[in-house]
Amino acid sequence: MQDTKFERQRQEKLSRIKELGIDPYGGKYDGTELAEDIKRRFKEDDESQRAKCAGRIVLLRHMGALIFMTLRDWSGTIQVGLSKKLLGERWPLAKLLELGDIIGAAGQLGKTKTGEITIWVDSLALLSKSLCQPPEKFHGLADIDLRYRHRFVDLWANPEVMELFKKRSAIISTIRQFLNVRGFLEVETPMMQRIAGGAAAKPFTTHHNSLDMDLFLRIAPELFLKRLLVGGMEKVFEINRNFRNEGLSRQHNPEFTMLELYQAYADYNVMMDLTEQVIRLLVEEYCQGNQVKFGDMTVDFGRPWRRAQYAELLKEYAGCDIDDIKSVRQKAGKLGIDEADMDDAVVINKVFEAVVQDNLVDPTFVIDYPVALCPLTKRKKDDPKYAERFELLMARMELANAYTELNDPAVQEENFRIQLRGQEESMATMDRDFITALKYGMPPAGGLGIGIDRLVMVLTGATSIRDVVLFPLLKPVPN
RNA sequence: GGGAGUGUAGCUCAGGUGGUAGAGCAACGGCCUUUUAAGCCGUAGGUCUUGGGUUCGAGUCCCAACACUCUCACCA
Repeated sequence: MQDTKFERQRQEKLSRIKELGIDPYGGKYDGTELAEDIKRRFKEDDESQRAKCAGRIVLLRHMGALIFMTLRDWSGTIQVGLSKKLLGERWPLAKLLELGDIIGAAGQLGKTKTGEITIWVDSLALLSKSLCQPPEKFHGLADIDLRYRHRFVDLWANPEVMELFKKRSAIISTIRQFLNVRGFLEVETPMMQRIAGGAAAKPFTTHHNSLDMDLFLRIAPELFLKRLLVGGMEKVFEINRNFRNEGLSRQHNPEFTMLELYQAYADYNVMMDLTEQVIRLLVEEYCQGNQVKFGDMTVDFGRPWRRAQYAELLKEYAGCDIDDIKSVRQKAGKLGIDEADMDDAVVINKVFEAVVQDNLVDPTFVIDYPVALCPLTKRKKDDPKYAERFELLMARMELANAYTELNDPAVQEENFRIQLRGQEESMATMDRDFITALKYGMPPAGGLGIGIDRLVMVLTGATSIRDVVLFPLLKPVPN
């Protein structure tokens, strides 16, 4: 931190506060109420009310022997009035306080002439001296880059940011409750893995020194959660970070939070119902109505969610028959996809992603994917070209992905051997230990993954994943 | 990685066609006991992201670098 003029000025004030014999960094400060709670419980015409509150000074109005401040805590704001008369020997401290300082204030609760609920402070404590200039008081911190880099300022300079992250926390808490009530067990599985399996993505690598062993940060917890199914945990879930070494975008942060859950003796239809239930519950609890605005889109959760087959959607949007690979490759060519070196299934999926996903705004379950794209999924009994997999798409994003889990070790081992051309990373990296687990017998099961960040985006209307991640990955500032 | 845009005071932003830097807030010095983004008087604050170039002269034009935003590609 460079020694700016402003910082020197504030250091000067800090010295003057110390000269008054006051610790500028305070200590334990008991018995406070949240600003919004105080305002809520205020009763008109009752002079016996007192209040105690702690917060940051975000507005400051000096009027000679009277000072008004607006304090912000994490619930909201409340006005405090400091008068020379009431404060007595603490008045010199009051005059030294400035924007950004954190103070504690207690006193009689009343209203001003203009009707603002105000704590008339008779007891004042400095809890932390701020040595940095706060951002502009009206516009807050607007520079997007600075907001992400200085989230510690963003959170109080822009109260809606605080609200969003409180909402994120509440959403996750609701999901946990939903699953706990249904008998799911929350577990934690390894973040550092010898084999990065369970998804198709480039992993981050790391190294364990004393074992002299390379490890990957996990791209998915899938193969470990399934081992728990083998172990007899019949309903498990994990809400935790995955790491994928891919590009950044409005929908992609290298580390992102995923809910993965597995339920023994269920299948993807059960997962579909569960997905719809939990998301409908969240919409009910955290959104106003069933129409949710997202950028220039409106996502309608109200109508029954469409459940459409992959092939059917390909026909509908791309106009080609999934079995007519020539026409699919032709379409791929038109879309500028370099399909020559790709396997059929990869080409089909490229076309699907290019044409279908960008058209699906309302929640849509895409069901029954071509088996080649689903090495961890059980095939449909009556149509083995397709696997019992669905993805939930909405707002032109993929939000969830689920399977009827493959529990046949022979088929799984065979799938691990197949490497698709045109897809750099395969979901099907051989994991012998996992095959061994399957050989002991894994119950038939349904599995589901929901991207929590994206879900929070849709529920809060935030169109960038960086707005729902507290500390998104940024390039370092040079120097 | 490709394309488009942006970068000016601590913060939020102005600065047609090149002529040497502006406002509001914040700061500093005053006045004020009912303000609400308080008000009034005064003061100070800038290597215009960085490095080159064109020019008598560059915040402005050109080139490059860096960062951010949007977008495309990889991916969830």
